[in-house]
Amino acid sequence: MRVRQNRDPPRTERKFVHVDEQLHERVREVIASVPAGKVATYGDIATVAGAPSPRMIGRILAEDGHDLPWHRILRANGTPAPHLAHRQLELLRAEGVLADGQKINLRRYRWQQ
DNA sequence: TAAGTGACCTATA
DNA sequence: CTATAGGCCACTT
Repeated sequence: MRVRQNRDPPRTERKFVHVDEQLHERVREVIASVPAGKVATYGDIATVAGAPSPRMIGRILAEDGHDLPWHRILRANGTPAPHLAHRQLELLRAEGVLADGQKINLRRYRWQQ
């Protein structure tokens, strides 16, 4: 349970500040709850957090994902977002999540199937 | 107001 | 495996 700690700059000074702050926060929580060695898809996060669309997850991560385990989030087919692929697979490998080429075996590593 | 743009998804061919 | 097609939704142009 995470109750807004020292996360700066203050919300009021961020670029995207508004109504869905609540959802935004919930999404962060869900992502943070994915354990090391496991992965989840954008869709998984959206469903669990109640986000209207998986696209929102990527958007939130791009804006506010620096302090989250963003590398544990994959696309529905097990591959990472193209522009991050190299780095992401590297981080996953470091926690024992091995890729077959660019693809991760979701059957094996997915969190809460 | 309309069209373009994403760390996306599912279905079909 | 690749390629479309349509849907998704907040945001920018």
